[in-house]
Amino acid sequence: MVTALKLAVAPPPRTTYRHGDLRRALIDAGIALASDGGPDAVVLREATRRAGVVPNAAYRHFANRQALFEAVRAAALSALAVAMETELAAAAEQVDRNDPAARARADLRAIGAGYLKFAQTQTGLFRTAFATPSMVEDDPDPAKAGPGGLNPFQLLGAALDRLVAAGVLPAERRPGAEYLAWSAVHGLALLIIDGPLRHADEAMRIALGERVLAMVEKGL
Amino acid sequence: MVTALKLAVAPPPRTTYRHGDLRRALIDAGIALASDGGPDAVVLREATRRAGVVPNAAYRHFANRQALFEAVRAAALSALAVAMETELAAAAEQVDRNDPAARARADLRAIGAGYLKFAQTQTGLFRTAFATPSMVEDDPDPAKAGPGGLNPFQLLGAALDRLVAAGVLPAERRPGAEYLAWSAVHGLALLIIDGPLRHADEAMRIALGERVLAMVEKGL
DNA sequence: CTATGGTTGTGAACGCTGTACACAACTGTG
DNA sequence: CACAGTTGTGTACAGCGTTCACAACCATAG
Repeated sequence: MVTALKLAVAPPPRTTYRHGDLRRALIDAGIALASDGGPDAVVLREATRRAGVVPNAAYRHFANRQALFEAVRAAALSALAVAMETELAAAAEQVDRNDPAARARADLRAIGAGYLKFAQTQTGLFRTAFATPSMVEDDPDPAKAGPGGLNPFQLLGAALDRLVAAGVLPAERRPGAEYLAWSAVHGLALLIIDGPLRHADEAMRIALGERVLAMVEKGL
Repeated sequence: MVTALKLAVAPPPRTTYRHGDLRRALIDAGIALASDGGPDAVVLREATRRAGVVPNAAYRHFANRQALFEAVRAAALSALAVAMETELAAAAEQVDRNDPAARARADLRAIGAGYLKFAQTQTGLFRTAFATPSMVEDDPDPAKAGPGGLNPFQLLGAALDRLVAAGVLPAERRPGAEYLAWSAVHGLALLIIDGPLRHADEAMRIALGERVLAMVEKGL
């Protein structure tokens, strides 16, 4: 009966010798592990177990655990980008299309709001996305991007560019602005999922999110 | 000769059966491990090795690895508090003692600057301090505090209080202000040690630090 | 259609980790 | 001085990442 429990996540035993798409299966298992459990839960042996394969098989597709982890992390970044784009699209519908300034401002808020929402609803993936040095910047890897082809950091940069184009943000304050905005929002996200705000109620968290975004807009 | 290498960090073999102060020795070893290597390098077996003791001996002083880790983390937070207090003291000498507003402003900047400096010079300890949920808040544990008895978060709160007292920050904006300030500065610290700013030169990092602190002051 | 070489999964093994249990050496107290 | 509690030891287990030699399969050249 213990076996039954373990097999609950294991696939039906393969009939073919070859798996078919083990690489994909391992990444998917890794994503599932990261989703509930965060970065440390991405365990090579467990991933192979879920793929119904012996541990070493993973080494035909990844140099080591770290390589598998990087693939999972790319997926996490991509998921974050998707969440941000979704929020962006939703915001676009709420705002006067003929007011580019309002539109650009709404975009920046949507970026921040999407980021914060993702951190709170997909905490495991969020932690995984930032568990390791390197944060994409001008990394062109599409595996880290959303459907629009931009990764989270690039989405933020694009929103800031639109803010300048709309005349809301003076061009001379544009350089480096993504670092200020990202710092504030990312910091708040951590405070909420790990820090003193972890037990704050929803209203409080939303209010603080608003306030941070206001601070960014004002202080940029 | 391999042994010689390993013994380089091992203490001379004990002559007494009892260690004397194993708990302290384990924490110190843990701090050293965290210093260069970050949270994951805090390995129970390695700590006991450095203390010149068999692995299980640790369990007489800590319930498990996590408990040892928490003790190390407390020390890391305390070290951060010390760095902040040091910066605070240095700032106090540079500013006109009769201008409380300037003084309060300088304090807040010193808090932020000390925080950023610590993150960059003691990266392993910094990471360790924030590797785990919970961030002190009103935790009275003196092990997490500096010589003044306040932990990092409380130091920030006190600086904000002085800002209100000096009439720089309107009292109605005080509640929650520590979250905004902490978010921005902590976010920047991460950007610098892990993110796109990791290869930015010193001047750039200092400039961004200034800018974030300015944003906080303005946007609070 | 069959030999041949490359690809992908298996089996067994190693050293590392955290942790549990029983035992030995010591220390302080009655 | 005996005895109980404390602290360190020895042995053991499961789980992890990783390596090596081997087996099963697939694709392609002859």
